[in-house]
Amino acid sequence: MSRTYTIRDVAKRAGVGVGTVSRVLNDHPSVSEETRQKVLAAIEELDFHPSPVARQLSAGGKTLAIGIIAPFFTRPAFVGRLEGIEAVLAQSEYDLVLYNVETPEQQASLFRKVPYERRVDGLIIISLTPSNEDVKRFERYGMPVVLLDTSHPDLPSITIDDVDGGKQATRHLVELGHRRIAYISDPLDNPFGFRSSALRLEGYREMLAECGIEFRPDYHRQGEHGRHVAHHLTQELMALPDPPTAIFAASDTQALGAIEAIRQMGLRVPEDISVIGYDDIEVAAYVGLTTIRQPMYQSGVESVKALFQLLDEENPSLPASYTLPVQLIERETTGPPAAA
Amino acid sequence: MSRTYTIRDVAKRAGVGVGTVSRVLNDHPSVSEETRQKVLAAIEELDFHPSPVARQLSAGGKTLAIGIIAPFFTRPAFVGRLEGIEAVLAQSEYDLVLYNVETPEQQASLFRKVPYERRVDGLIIISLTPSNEDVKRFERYGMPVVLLDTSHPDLPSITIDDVDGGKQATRHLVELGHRRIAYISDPLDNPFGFRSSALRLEGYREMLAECGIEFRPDYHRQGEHGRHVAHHLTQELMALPDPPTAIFAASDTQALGAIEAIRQMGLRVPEDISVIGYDDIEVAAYVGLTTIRQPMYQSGVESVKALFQLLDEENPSLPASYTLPVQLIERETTGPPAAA
DNA sequence: CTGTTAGCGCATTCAC
DNA sequence: GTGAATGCGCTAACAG
Repeated sequence: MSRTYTIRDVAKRAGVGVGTVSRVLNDHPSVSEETRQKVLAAIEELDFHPSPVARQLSAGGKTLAIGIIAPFFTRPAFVGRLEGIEAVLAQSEYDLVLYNVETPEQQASLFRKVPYERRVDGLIIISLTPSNEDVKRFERYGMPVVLLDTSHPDLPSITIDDVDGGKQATRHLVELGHRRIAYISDPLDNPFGFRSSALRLEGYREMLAECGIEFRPDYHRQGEHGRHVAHHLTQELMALPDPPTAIFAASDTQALGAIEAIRQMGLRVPEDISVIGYDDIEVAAYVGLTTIRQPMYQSGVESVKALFQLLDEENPSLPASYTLPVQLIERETTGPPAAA
Repeated sequence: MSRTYTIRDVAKRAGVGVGTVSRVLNDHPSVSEETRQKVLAAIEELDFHPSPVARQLSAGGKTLAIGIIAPFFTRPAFVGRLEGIEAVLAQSEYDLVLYNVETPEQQASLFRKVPYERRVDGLIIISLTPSNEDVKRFERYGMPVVLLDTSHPDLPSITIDDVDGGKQATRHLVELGHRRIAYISDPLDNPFGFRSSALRLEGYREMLAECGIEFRPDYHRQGEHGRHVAHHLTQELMALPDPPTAIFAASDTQALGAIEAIRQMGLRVPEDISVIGYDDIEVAAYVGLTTIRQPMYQSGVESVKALFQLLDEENPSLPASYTLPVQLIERETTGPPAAA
């Protein structure tokens, strides 16, 4: 393994000083065309590439990398966002550093460490909400941050209209004729501060109220994310003296668990029970799941655009925070309630 | 935005020299417990974190990051591997830099750029096969590389037994009584050099031969990855004068497309046509898809372990290349052929 | 055990 | 225009 060359090698070979080499590397105007050519030739011959690390250390240069802090990045909802982020990044000169968080401790540690380490020029935080103290630290270290699927008064954010999503799902069910509508979600109170389950609950309750249906606490079940837990929650719901005729799940994954449970009881979807999901993940179309589509890919795209706006050297500007709309996708898992 | 602290600040605050600070940062044994505590306290108070960039520049230090080059990392098969990789990395002090490749040009550019940029200490390449020239470059720049789901004579690799997977899938179908078995795969000849479709075809053909069934070229259909293309390919297959009674798909995603097509024709799975997939992605269990399970997560884990072995300063050793076994998972999409 | 010093590769002064 | 010197934050080698 031969050592990689440095500008000093190039300088020697071209018979100039290192300063000059640095100048041609950075397209500095004050270099005569003649020496410039000599240097370029030497670079070529040596197959020399400047070290981005050294470059950054001197003159506080850029890293040309952006960081993503995301919880459970392998879950479909996050993969979709990452996909959008990646699509934009691929067109740029930026690399992507992925910080996954699976525990609240990791989150805390990352929020502290990443701004300090300066391994990335900017940060996109997905679904995780920084504390005021965290935000202060980001500012202190001059780390540009954009929030995705979460928000904070002092940070630009791209969110998705979860309240409206909850409303739309509920309205759809009510319009079909349902009155006994249950809601299955992730735990409202969770160590990561995820808010979407709570926001969708809000929309659900608002719409219920609008339609003159009383909210029943026993119709709202919470449990860890995942198909199996949702399966179990659904069994609980169906064991009620007056079980719901429709279930709104806070994610497609959970909706699948609900359907599984219903079928296992020998009931049919949607003839006996209707189920509506949330996200519109890839498989939703395949299984014909009615759901609320979130613009996951697009939100990823928007978040990077916002970050680039913050990173723009020429005219850095504060990107606007905004909310993306959701859309009801009707398929085959919802229908009118059984004649009863 | 206040400047970030350096070890000099810590040293001053703790009343020691920078060398001592560096020692406690690196767990150097020769530091008295007393001064160690003083330094630790100063670090704590300042909320100090060493700069990985400076760290690397000095003494050819490590970057404490490893790179992953993966094509289409949002596909389930890759997400599963990433998950395994991440799980190991999370326990280590290494960060993850993700290089996604969607085009052959990106692949070529990444293979050149990543080794000399030295942004990462080591590299895991998934499913993409470097050329001899690429391998030479990795060596020249001293970039440790582990291959995952692909191989090269000069590089350690973790592969999965695709040939055997093709055999097992085919054997399962034959044992059920099928003789007219089709195979749907990605294009054998593709710009990325993906080999798995070809290897599974090999297993399929070998097993067919073993069972005395002649291979029929018109029973092998290739097309871009994805449910929709597989859907179309299945329609072609079913339009044959003597359509197959069973279909082996090179991925679960494609198997879903096949099932979709079959059902759309008013046929039932598995009563009329059997379908077996490959991968055992999350949703396979949900839809009851019979499939060949690939240890995706585990293969990710193994690849990082192998890379760490290469990276180990004390006794760097060449990790062995090996192949992980696959497993037939019988569910409800395969059965005996219709009485015919 | 611990303080001091010399680089790591590069960009950026400052003189010439 | 261009060469030499200085420093980015850190680790390692060298003295004490």
